[in-house]
Amino acid sequence: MADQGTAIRARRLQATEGDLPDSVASDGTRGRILEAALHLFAETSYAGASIREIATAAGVQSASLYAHFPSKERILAEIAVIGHEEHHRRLRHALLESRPDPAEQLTALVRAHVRMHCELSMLAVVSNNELHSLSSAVAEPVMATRDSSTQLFNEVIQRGVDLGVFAPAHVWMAVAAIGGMGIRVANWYTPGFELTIDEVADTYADFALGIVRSEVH
Amino acid sequence: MADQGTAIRARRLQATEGDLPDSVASDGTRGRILEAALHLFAETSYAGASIREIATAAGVQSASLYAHFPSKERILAEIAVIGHEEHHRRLRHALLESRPDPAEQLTALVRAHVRMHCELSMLAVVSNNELHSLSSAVAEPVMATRDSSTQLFNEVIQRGVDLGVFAPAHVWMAVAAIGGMGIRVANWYTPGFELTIDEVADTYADFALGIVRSEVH
DNA sequence: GTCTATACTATGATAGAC
DNA sequence: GTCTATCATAGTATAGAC
Repeated sequence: MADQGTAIRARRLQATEGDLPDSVASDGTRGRILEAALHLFAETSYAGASIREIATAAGVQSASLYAHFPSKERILAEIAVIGHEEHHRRLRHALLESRPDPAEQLTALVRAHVRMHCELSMLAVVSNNELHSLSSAVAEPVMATRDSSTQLFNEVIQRGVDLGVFAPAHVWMAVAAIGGMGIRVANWYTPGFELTIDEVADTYADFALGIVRSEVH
Repeated sequence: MADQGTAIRARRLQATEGDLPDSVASDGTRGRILEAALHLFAETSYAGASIREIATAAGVQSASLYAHFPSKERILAEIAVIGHEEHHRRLRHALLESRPDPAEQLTALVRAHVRMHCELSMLAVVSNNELHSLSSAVAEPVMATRDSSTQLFNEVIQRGVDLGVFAPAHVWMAVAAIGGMGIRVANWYTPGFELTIDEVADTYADFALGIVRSEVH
């Protein structure tokens, strides 16, 4: 019988630690507003979190929010930008440090992808799952960043196919599958998990190689 | 250079057709309320959709909703129950029809899982992504159904390991990865996609086999 | 079961003093 | 930049006639 002991029953987010990247988290009231909004958007969704709740959690009055952001929507927009740019930065950095072997490059990408979704799971959940609450004009730059990240996966896998080392049934769907399984990690990972983040990342990199080699054997 | 032509840029949901399972969709005002709520919850989230909007979309006055549901929360609860039970029913049916070979069983499960997320993508998106808006008491039976479905994957993969035909780096994470990549299909699949639902399902079944065999070769 | 009317509260955002 | 006070609107839900 399968082990139930590791079962994690996350409805949306398991981790409660880790909010914004260190580079952003710091600066004063504005930073506290972003952190407060991030937590509340994760817990109760964008529409479910009120301006007053965000202000209270940030330790200011609701009117003071408008000295830092012109609207509630712009708070979410900033969070989504931070999340997607941090993600993209990590992917590019991983590729830069990797040798040109497609398998090593894919491993590096997946590891960075999964690490992001473990280390900044709250940011990842909000960035990924609340985008539909932004008007399309405001969401556009975020989507562009996401397209760039998808393209990194696409290029690595396509190159592996061209070199004859990968043979997924469908390149675009392999990207969707690898990206999707990693995104979902943010929903269940918690620092209390039985494996370290590095071990989780390695395991998923292994899974990704299994996906792109699915027709090779 | 990788093909951009197949790029799909879903923020939350690509498909607009397909709402509730045929078995539920039919009956009168109550059915229309559920359908209307499903659409609105998918578009603007649970908290973002108002009772008045749901009523208007269902063709009744807002007060009339309360003749069918005691609260807005119970509308979402019913949708989530329908979604998760339909999902579980399909998985069990797939297993019942499969021969006892673990690879065939896993293929059957993944195909059913993916088909569900293509054919009822709106229901799947709401059932999966709005659960955190339910109080934990109301969400509990839904979570129990989800646990049962996870357990089906778990048992098939664990049995494959015991029989020596599967060797994923980690059984629980293989289940999470296979489940997660399938769940994400609901976010991008649309009837206009270049492949049929069966082809998508087959491809993902292939990916899943790649995941559980990741250490074998 | 559906309607009109409404109670009561919460919402996003602004005005203006300090 | 932060506060108190407030506007105008929208929110869930209920009362009671038909």
